[in-house]
Amino acid sequence: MGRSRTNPAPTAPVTARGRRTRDALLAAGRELLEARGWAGFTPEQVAQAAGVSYGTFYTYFESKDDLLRAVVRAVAEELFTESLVGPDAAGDPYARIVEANRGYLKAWRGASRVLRLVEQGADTDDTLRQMLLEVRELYVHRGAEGLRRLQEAGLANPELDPRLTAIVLGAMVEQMAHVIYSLREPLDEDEVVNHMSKLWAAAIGLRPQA
Amino acid sequence: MGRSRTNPAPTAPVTARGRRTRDALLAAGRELLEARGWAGFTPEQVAQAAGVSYGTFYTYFESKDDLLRAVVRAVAEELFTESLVGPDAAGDPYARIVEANRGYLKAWRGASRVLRLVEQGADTDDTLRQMLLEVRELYVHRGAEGLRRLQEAGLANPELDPRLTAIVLGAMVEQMAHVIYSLREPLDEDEVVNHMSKLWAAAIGLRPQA
Amino acid sequence: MGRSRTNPAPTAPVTARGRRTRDALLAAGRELLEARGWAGFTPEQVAQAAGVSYGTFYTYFESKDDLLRAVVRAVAEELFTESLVGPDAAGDPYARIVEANRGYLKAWRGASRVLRLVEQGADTDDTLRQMLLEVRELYVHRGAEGLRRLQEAGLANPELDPRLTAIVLGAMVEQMAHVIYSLREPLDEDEVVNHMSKLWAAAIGLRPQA
Amino acid sequence: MGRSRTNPAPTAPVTARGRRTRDALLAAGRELLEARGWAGFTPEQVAQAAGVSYGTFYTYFESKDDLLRAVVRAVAEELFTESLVGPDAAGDPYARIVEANRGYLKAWRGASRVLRLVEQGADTDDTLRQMLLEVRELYVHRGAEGLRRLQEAGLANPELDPRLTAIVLGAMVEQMAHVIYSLREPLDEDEVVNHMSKLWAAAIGLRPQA
DNA sequence: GATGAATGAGTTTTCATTCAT
DNA sequence: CATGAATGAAAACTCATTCAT
Repeated sequence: MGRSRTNPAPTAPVTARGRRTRDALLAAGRELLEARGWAGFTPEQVAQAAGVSYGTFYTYFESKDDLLRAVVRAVAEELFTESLVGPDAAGDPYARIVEANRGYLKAWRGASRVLRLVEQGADTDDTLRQMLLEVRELYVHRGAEGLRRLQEAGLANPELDPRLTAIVLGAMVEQMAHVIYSLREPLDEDEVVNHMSKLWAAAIGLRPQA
Repeated sequence: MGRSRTNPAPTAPVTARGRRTRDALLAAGRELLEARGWAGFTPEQVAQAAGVSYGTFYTYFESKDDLLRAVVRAVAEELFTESLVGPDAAGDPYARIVEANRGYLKAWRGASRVLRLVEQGADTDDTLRQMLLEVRELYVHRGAEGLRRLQEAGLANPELDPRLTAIVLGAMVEQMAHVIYSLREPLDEDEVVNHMSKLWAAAIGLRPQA
Repeated sequence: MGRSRTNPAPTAPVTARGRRTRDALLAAGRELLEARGWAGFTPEQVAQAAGVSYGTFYTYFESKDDLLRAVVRAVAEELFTESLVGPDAAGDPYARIVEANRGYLKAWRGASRVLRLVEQGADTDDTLRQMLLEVRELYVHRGAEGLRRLQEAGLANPELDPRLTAIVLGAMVEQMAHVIYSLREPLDEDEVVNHMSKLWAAAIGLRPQA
Repeated sequence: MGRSRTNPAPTAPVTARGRRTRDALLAAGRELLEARGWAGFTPEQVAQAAGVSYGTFYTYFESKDDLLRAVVRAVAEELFTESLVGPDAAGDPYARIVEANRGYLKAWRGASRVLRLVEQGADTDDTLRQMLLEVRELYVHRGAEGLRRLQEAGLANPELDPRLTAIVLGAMVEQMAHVIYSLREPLDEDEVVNHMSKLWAAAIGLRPQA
C-alpha cells in the first residue's frame, strides 16, 4: 500500500487469452462481492475463483481498488443497458408503470449489493463516488422525465415536482430491491411489483385513460 | 503456552468512573463509525477518541465485534425511543402522517449510516443480524397498524394489504433518510417530509376527514 | 469490516523452495522449543531463526498452534522410527534389553523436552492430547509384547502382568531421559543404560539362557 | 514488567486478617496451577479464586513470579513433611518398601503437576531451579541411604551403586505418579503400588529375611 | 489496606503488494 | 506472462503491573 511501485503498471491485454483472463478475474470479483461482501473480495480469493494464480491478479489489475472500480463500471453499464429495455411497453400508462417497476427491480437486483457495499467503502475514492452519483442521476432523470410527460398529457397530478417525486419513488424501488434480494424478506416478486405500482400510481394521481 | 481463553470476559463497570469510561468508548465507537465508516472503527482509534489508553478498550469490550454489537444495540434503542414520540399528534390523519414521517426521518438520521454498515459487515454475526431484523420488524409492524386503523375508520383504501404497504412505504422513508443524510443530496428536509407525506397520503387513498 | 476467516488456510508448498522454507520453519520451531521452551516459541522468533521474514510464517502455518502440532508430529514420527532400529540385536535376551534401553533413551533424548512442554500446554488441544496418547501407547505396547515373548520362552517371571510391567519400566526409562538430558544430572549415559538394564533384568526375573 | 517500581514492596502481613488473605491467595494460586496449569495462573484469576479484589494481589505478592516461588516453597515443604511419615513401618523390609512407595506416590500426587510446570517454565529463575534441585536431592539421598542399609544388612544386592539405583528407581516412582494423576491412565493405585514394589524388590535383589 | 480501573509493551494475526524463478 | 513464495506494516488482542480513590 503506497509503496513506490516497481511493478509494471498493468496494460490492457492484447491477446485473446489475456482478455479472457482479465474477464474471468472481473467476473470472479463481482461474484464474490455479491455473494460474500467485502470478506470474499481479496486478490487471492478472486484469483482462485478465476482459476489463475495469485500473482496473475496483478498482471491485470493495479490493485484491489482498481478491480473494484472495474466491477462498479461493469455494474453501472449493465444498469444503463437493462433499464433501457423497459420503455417499449406500449399504450396504457399504468401498464407502463408496472413494466418500469419490474424492470427497475430486476436491474437493481444485480446492482444493489455491489453498489451498497461500495457506497460504504468508497469514502476515499473519488472515481467511485462519481460513478455512484452518475448512476443515481440517470435514474432520477428518467423517472422525472416520465412523470413530466404524464403531467403534460394530463394524466398525472400536475402539482407534483417531477424531480423530487422521482427521487422519492426511486428510493422506494431501490430499497425494496434491497429488502427482497439482500435481506431476503420472503415476498413474492410479482406481488411486490404490483403493489408498488398501485401505490406509485395512486401517489402520482394517475388518471385512467379515458 | 497452550491456548484457551484466559482473560475473564469484561464485566459491567462497578464504579461511576468505570461507567463513564465505558460510555465514552461506546459513544466514540458510534461517532467514528458514523463519521468514517469501517476505516475509523479500530480499537486503537476508538480508545484514542474516548481519551483512554489502548488497553482500556479491552477492559470494557471483549473485542471489536463486541463493541459493534453494543453500538447497534444503542442505535436500535434510540430508534425505538425516538419513534415513540410521534403519535401524540392529534386529530387530522394527514397531520399525523406528516408527523410520523418527520419522526421516522429524524430517527433514521442517526441510525441509517450505522445500520447500513452493519448490514454489509454482519455476514457472520447472528446477534447482529437478529438486531437488524428486530428493528425492521418494529417499524413495519407500527406502520401496518397505523394503516389498519385508518382503514377501519374508513379513511384509507381498504383494499391495500397493510403489511406489504408498510414495507414498501417504510422502504421509501428509510432510503430517503440515506439519500439526504449520507449521500447528502441537497434537499430541504421539510420539503422532503411534506412531499413524502403527500405521496404517502395519496398512495393509501387517504380521505380528508369530513 | 465484518469478521469471518478470509485468509485461505495455508496449503502444502508446491515448489522445492517452498518445501525448504517450510522445513526450515519447522526445524527452527522445534529447536527453539527444545532450547528455550515456550519463551522462544513465538512466530517472530521462529521466522527469524529460519531466516525468513515475519509474514512468511503464516504462509506455511495457520497459527502458532498449527506449528506446534507439526512439531509434535515430527517428534512422534522420529520416535516411531528410531525405536524400530533396536530389536535387531540378536540372541542373548539381556543384550537385547541393553540395546532396547539404549535405543529408548536415545529416542527420548530428542523427544523428551518437546513432549513435556506439550503435555503441560495441551490442556485444550485435543489433537495434541491424542498424539501424546498414541506415542505412549506405542511404547507400552511394544514393551508388553517383548515381555510376553520372554515369559512364553520361559525366560522371565510368568507372574508379572505384561502391560502394567511395561508401563512401570517404561516410566523409569522416560523419566531417566528427562533427568539426564533436561535436568542435566551429571551421569554417564552408558553407565545409566547398563544400570537400568541390570535393574530391569532383575525386576522381570530374567533367567540367563542355559 | 521491569518497570521502575513505585509500588511499595509487599511486606509480611502483620494482622491476622492480612495473614489469612495471603494464605488464601497462596492456596488459590496452587489450586489453579494444579487444576488448569499456566492458563489458570494469572493474578486476576488467583485473586478472584481467593475472593479478594484484583489489586489486592499486589499487596501481598511482588509479582506473579513471587507467588510462584511461594507456591513451590509450599509444595516442597509438604513433600519433606509427608515423606517423613513413611519410615515408621516396622520389621519386614518388603513391607517397608511397599510403605515407602505408597508414601512417595502419595507425596508426588500433590507435587507432581506443580513441579513439572515449574520445571518447564523456570528457565530463568535461579531461585526456582535451586528449589527443584533440593527436592530431588532429598529424595535421592533418602533412597540411597535406605538401600545402603539393606546392603549392609546383607538383604540387598551389594553390587548396586546406591545413588544411581536410587535415582533410577526414584525416576520410576515419580513418573508413575505423573502417569496416574496427571495423564489419568486408568490404573488402580494399590495395584500400582504393589506392582512397583515387587519390581523394585526384585530389582535390588531383596532377600526375604531369614 | 482494599478496590477496581487504567496502562502499554508485547504477541499474534492479517493481507495487499512485490519479487524471484 | 505466469506462478507461487516472500514481505512487512498495520490491526487485533493479551495481560502483568501500576494508579487513583
